[in-house]
Amino acid sequence: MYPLMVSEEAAAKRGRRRGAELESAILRAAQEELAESGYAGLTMDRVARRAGTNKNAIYRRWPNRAALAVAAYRRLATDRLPPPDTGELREDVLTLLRGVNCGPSSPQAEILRGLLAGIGDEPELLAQLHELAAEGGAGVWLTVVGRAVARGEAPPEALHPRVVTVAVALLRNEYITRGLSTVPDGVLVEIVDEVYLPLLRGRAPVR
Amino acid sequence: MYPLMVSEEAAAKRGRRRGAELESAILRAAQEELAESGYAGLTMDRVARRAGTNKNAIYRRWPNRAALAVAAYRRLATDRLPPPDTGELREDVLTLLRGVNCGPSSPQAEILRGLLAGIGDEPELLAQLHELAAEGGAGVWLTVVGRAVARGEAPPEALHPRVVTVAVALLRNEYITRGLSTVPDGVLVEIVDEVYLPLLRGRAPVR
DNA sequence: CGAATAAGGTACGAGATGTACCTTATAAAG
DNA sequence: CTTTATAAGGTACATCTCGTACCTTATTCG
Repeated sequence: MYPLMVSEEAAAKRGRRRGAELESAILRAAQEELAESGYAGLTMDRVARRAGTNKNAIYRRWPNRAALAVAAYRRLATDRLPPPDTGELREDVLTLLRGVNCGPSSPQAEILRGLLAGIGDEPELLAQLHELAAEGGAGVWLTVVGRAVARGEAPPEALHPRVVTVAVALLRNEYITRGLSTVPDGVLVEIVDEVYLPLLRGRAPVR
Repeated sequence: MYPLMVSEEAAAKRGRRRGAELESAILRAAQEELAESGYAGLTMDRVARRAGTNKNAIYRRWPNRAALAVAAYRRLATDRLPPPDTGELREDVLTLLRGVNCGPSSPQAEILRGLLAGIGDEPELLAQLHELAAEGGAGVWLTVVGRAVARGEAPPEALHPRVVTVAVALLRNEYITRGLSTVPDGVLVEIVDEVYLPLLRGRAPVR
């Protein structure tokens, strides 16, 4: 009877959703819009339509578009993999980088750029985003490098937050300035072999 | 007689500007808007008013807002300093970073973020921006590090484009993910002392 | 069952982009 | 000097989006 209906819209017809259920539907819709069209393509009307509701329901929960987008991005970004453990630092690092590069939220770069630009100056959202972007990670990286240190592949001085996150910082810089959603694998290898591993291994002998 | 008039508007009253003169006035206006309000604040109407003309004159020259903004950003970004030469690598590097951090286009981060987000997918603009962002610089950095190598402060292996630009890449990553326009000086020092100098100096002994 | 609460529907103001169309000044050619 | 092509100015407008307002309707809970 409703042939052109998206799942959420159909669901809406089976009674009126309230509270958490509706909130979750909105967030899921926003998340999908974000993944498909990036921040620029996320409009309140479209999210509302996709969730089978209307803008009011959204504005009752989030004060503006940026807040909704950040909330949706959290759900995109927080499903994360456990740190790899191949027994070799280089492989672990490449695996991690490749995970970030072609992760679950594919157009990472565009979304992130869009969000950062759209948020502008709201410090609360900025803080949330920083937490997600700047690290779902120091932890993971410390783990991986920590194991390498235990194996003797790197000196203990390597275990510095600024140092262990260099690889992902360079990767992020790469796709941010190039505007590509995905960086060629050769670039990852270059970052690892020319910068990251020499940095980790070389820190002790030098001083 | 026109007390509330901006200089450009006054100029407009002294005869009708054409061609290059008008184009330059538009670009200057856009550049000022960019520096004052970032990409989000750059609107076609305001640029037109500031330049003492109207939107038509702009759309006859640039196809859309993003193109105008990139053109304006070029003028902001291309007046660059000659590479410093203090005789010591660490000082040179810090000087360069500080120049980027508080350069002539103060809200660097916001402008860059906004542009990258606004450009979206137009590959031509993206390429122009990449050229500016990813390097007004390999050149400068190669120069500075090259002199350090000549002085024996670093091994020749350090002269790799990916390696010498690590510092500025980390800085950019920093203000992009933190959303700050200006990074505290302590962060610059940390990047230099914990990452950049160890990397440059340590490369040779390792292999 | 009745009232408070939350959802849906619709309309609208403000502000921006990009387009259309016409008028007017300037510069170059005859 | 006059004519004419070109480029600038002025204005209006269609479209889109955000965010707000106001009212109607369904659901839940006392």
